[in-house]
Amino acid sequence: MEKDSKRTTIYDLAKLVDASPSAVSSVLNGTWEKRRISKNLAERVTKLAEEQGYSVNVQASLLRRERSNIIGMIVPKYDNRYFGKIAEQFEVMARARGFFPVVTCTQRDPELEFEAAKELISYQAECLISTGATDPDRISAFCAASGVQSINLDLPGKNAPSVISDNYAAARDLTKLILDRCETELGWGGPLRFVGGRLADHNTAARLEGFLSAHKERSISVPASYIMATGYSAEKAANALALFRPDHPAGLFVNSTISLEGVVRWHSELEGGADQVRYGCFDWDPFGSFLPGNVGMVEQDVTTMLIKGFELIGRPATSTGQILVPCKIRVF
Amino acid sequence: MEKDSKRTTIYDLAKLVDASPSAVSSVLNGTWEKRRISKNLAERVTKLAEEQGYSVNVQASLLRRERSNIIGMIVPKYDNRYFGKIAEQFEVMARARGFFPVVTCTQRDPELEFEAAKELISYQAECLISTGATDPDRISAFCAASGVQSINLDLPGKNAPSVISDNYAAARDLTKLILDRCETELGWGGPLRFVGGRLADHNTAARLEGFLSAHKERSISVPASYIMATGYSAEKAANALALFRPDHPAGLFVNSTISLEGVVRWHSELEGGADQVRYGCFDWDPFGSFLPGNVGMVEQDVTTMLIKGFELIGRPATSTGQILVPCKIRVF
DNA sequence: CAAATTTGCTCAATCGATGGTGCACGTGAA
DNA sequence: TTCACGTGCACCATCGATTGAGCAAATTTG
Repeated sequence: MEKDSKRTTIYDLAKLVDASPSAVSSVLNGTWEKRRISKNLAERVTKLAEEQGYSVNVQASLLRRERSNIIGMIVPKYDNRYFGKIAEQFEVMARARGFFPVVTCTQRDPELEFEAAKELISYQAECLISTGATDPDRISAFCAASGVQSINLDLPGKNAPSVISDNYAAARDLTKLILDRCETELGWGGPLRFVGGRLADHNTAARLEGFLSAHKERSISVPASYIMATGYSAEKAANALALFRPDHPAGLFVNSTISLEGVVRWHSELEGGADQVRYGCFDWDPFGSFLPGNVGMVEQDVTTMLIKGFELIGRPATSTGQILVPCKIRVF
Repeated sequence: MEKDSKRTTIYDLAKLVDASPSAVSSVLNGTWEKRRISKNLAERVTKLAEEQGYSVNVQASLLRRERSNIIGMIVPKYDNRYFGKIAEQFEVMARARGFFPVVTCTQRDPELEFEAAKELISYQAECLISTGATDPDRISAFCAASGVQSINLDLPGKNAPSVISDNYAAARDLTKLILDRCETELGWGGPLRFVGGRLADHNTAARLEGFLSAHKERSISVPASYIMATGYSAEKAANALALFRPDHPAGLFVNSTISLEGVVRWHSELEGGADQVRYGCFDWDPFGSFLPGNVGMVEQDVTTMLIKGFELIGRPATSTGQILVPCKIRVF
């Protein structure tokens, strides 16, 4: 009894209820009262549409309306709680605002990032949010040329407004926390080591600044060799630490949960001296508080960041500034 | 110099290069050689398109072509590595096959699940993969009525083919592993407790079967009160265990990483006796191996599951069977 | 040099939904 | 009986890209 070949269209329904396609259309999109369609016909159409499993061809509808309601988001990875939460919350908030959210994961690959952005724009996305993009400016530039609004999240860019965590302040506070705990628990005063990330990245740079400023505040000087920002993967963090077998108190500032995986692996393989190590991590994970030696983590305030981001939508693109959102620090 | 109002269309480009829209279209979609457009014109059009920041209106293009290339996926949460990896890999594999992947996260909410499915179908998705859906049959039924293929992943359904992990076998093996380790490390022979999940869920049921069968194989009887499948959240697991303060060896089979969070919280709050507890978890997390007491985790084989899933695409919907994919067991 | 091909494009219909315009019919008032 | 409205709908152009059909000009063939 169902169509076996094609999807049902308003023309099919029109024939079946013996009315015009435009009448059917207006019933189905809710404008029937405005268009003075009788309640009788409206009910017949609605009923039939349900029976036939009809659903609008959004392609056609949007083509005509010249609005897509699509809001795109680019995310690098789903391999930590931060980006997972961003994607989840983004979807909820977008839907609550009547958008159709499309999130796509680009593997930290600049080319793929750009391709995905172009694809989203082809789908007439009305706004594109680049999260943690490696090359946000290229994306913003393309968006601008296509007349699409773009917003940077997590990582700032020059061509579009950016909502980012206050990495500096949170890193400074986390550094102080770790130093304090080294002092009270180990009777040792630093300096800490900085593990993970890339100095060329804005976020790593800002965090390093906070890290150094906390040391400076206490007049602790940090040897250059203590800055081990050798990349993001767990392996790179583990490798950077491989030769470090402390026989005295030590402390680490870990720059992401991914790096933390490497640090914890290293830590678990220390024979003695493992209990002489304290560390903290910039980023949160639910298992973090159970890791021996971990004194605290920074949780970025995803909800606030997204709220600020959504506030920018529809605004004139004049504001190219950065919006800083404070982080929460979780002490274990 | 750019259009300030609208997106550039092929008609704009046509005027600018003084050619017909159809010539422009064929240049831009790659059919120009077939349509005997000169290389000269093709190059001029391509250049201009780039200058103008042109990108196809996919809405219009797909409307005409009557193919969307969209492949949809519904995922419950991004709050564990399993679903995160599924989403990521799905996107990579879909793109490699020329699809445009749209993943949407439905918060384990049956209504939202269904709404999202309908929305994806409105966007003319050619195939819909329901991952861990709470009500996959309702979705499959709707897809069938709309003539859209649907596939179940992770959780089986009756109206569409399903690719799922071999929960039974992996649970049996994990149970044996935990029992073995209780024996060798604690000199204690079970029975274990089963924590987390919901018995009404297919996966939990299959895992419980495996759990019980491993016990039976060793002639260990499991008291009914040891089955604590009270839900998925960390809180529920922690609550279920709250009154359990073992002063003797104990072992737990934990049904998901979410439940594991609760278990680890409980475990970390045990004063004495914490080292008399061993557990294993059905699901993998990179920090799992560092949790004291954790003897192993089951990692579901996401890659194989997705490969099997993609193999089903385009097939006649006759095959409504279940495809079982073995899991990997990680021993700590 | 005329006929036959080939080259290089243009025309116009079409996909499905939408919404401005307009028409026929019914009702009530003058 | 006539006119003014109101009701209930149909008609048709339109969004942008695509594609089969077709045509004029250039080139080759006999």
